[in-house]
Amino acid sequence: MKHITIKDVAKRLNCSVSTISRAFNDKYDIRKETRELILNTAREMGYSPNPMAKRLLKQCSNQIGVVVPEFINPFFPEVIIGIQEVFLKKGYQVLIMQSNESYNNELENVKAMENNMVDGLILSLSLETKNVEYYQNLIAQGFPLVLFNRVSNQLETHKVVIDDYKWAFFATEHLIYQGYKKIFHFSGPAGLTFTQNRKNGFIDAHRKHKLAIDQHTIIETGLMISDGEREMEKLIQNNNIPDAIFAVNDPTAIGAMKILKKNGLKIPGDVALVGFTESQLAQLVDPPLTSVAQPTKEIGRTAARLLLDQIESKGIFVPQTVVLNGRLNVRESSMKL
Amino acid sequence: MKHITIKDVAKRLNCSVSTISRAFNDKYDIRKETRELILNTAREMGYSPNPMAKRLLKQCSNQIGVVVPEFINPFFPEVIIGIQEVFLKKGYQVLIMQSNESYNNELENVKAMENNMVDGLILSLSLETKNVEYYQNLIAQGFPLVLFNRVSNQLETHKVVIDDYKWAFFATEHLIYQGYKKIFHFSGPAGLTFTQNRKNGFIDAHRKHKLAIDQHTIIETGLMISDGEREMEKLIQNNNIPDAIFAVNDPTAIGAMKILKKNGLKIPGDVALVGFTESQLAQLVDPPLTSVAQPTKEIGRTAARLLLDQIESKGIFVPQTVVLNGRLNVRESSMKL
DNA sequence: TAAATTTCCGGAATCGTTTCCGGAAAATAA
DNA sequence: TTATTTTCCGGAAACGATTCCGGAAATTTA
Repeated sequence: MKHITIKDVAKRLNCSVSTISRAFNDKYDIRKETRELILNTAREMGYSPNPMAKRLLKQCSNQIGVVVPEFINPFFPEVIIGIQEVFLKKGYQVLIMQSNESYNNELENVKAMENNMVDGLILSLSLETKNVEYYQNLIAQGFPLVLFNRVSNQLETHKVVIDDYKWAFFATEHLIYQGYKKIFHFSGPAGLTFTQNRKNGFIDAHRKHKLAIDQHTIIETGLMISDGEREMEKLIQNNNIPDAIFAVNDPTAIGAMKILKKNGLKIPGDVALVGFTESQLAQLVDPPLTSVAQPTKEIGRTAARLLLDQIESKGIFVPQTVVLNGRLNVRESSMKL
Repeated sequence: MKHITIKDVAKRLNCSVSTISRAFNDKYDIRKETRELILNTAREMGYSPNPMAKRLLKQCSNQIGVVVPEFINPFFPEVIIGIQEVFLKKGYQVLIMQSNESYNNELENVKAMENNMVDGLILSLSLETKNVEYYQNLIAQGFPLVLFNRVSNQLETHKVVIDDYKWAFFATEHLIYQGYKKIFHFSGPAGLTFTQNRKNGFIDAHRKHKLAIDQHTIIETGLMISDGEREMEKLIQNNNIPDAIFAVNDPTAIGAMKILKKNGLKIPGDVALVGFTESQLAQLVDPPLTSVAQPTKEIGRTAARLLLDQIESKGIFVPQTVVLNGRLNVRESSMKL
């Protein structure tokens, strides 16, 4: 129950606490035999240094924090695995929290991370996050912060993203090349940067091919399966059914797919579908879903490496935005029969 | 950059640190105006108490830890959401780590949690974990620990599970009632308690209905989609194809489904499938997968409440195993045509 | 008015470490 | 043998808070 402290060991061996500390930390300034003796009896007594005290003194923890909006969808868990890969090797512990897409939770999570004196933070902003002042201060203070996926251009720090514009453009063009005319876009929540980028890609692909877009072509949804379901149901009720849908992510595409199938509509015969952010799901649903693959683990690894560099360099750092490459995985859901 | 400490505030106001501390903590022993003044200038100076110092003194953190084997499959993330629901309301922060199914990682994670002085821990054991001595010590020391899903009967502490035996029995019986004769079981890794329980349910359902089982009926797989794929491929190669499969979980069932479809076999026409631990996936795959639903969030909430009780009571506690109810969701994959 | 009580605050110990400083003993150099 | 350097260790300050103890000033009671 009672924790064994350095003093207990010192008392037992009749020596000073500084000697004990030296045995655990220094390489010199202590006789080899003394060191051995101390280490042995310490182990025997079950002593290990209290990291809380150490942190108070050293002001760093060998821990890094990760705060993500959710992990119901497989995207964030996969990124986290990439992050852990890098940090565990380096002897860092990775603390994870999720904001549940709430700004307040996110802020509290970040503060909790600070309280744990994490040496750095990897963050993906929640849907609600508009005010990034707190993070601006953090950065201004020199606190190592890396953003990914849900980033903000008001924050001048390391970022890891993929070229959402480009891949949305390609995905849309793919549908156009397949011969689909009436293509809708299930767009993400308006606040997110990638929503805007993917939407622009969608629009510009239409421009390039001289296809008209009206105000009903782009439909703002959320990011979950249920959001895709809801919007698809509305479309069917209004009897406003497109040839094809380019969805902002896989879950919304899959939500649409569910409702289409329930209503007896064939995919891709009646409506073709393309998702984004390839997940396990894309290959499992029937028909398999065409999707833009994001290199999830690589995103994690990259963010981790950027953070690690910043932590270890301690010097002036130049905010860097790494744009990773995606890939369009063409599957049955978007093929012209 | 430099943190503002209680001393800075004391110096500024020309008073002692204890007075500052009182302003932040006490309700009495300080004049109202002094208190106001201190709180105001403290805020103005951007001071907030250093939690690390507080923890060192108080020996508790208002944080709890969660260590899970993985979160690629949706099961654990959902449980965690339930856990957070309970703790966030109570003002606790929830720290999450994943062991990646490795015993060493798990142990390091648990130790890292201890180093953060979490007030309690919710744990689900990794595949590799055989030696639970460390956790036994933890429990013996009175450290609040709650297990769920992957539990060990060598640990006398709170546990949250569902009745795996019963629901495996029902699931198997369901297949028997549908008229399937040659029913195989994709069993989980041998070390896990629930593997054994689900296997026994499978066996006893056969006994009850006087159906024979031979040594090839039960096939040990892993827990991931790829494990299901691998074993199914073997069966097809050996031309040893059952009427139906009861899989230890959804991912293995879905893995089998993928391979069956790829080989042109109809589900449930040629092979019927039943999974376990209902996930999002079950409804999304084609055909929809019959599965035993576990109340994931409720598992989380229950574990959280048990832990909270133990933390707050501080008294003698009686290890309690809560068995939650499941449900068999019958879908197309197991229907006799 | 004197004595007793209350109010409010400062000093110092404490939590468990690390690390700087200095000093005795041992080893080396003169 | 004496002077200098090295080796090894103890003491104490520091990290940033909380809290017990005690004491001066203000207030109440006798």
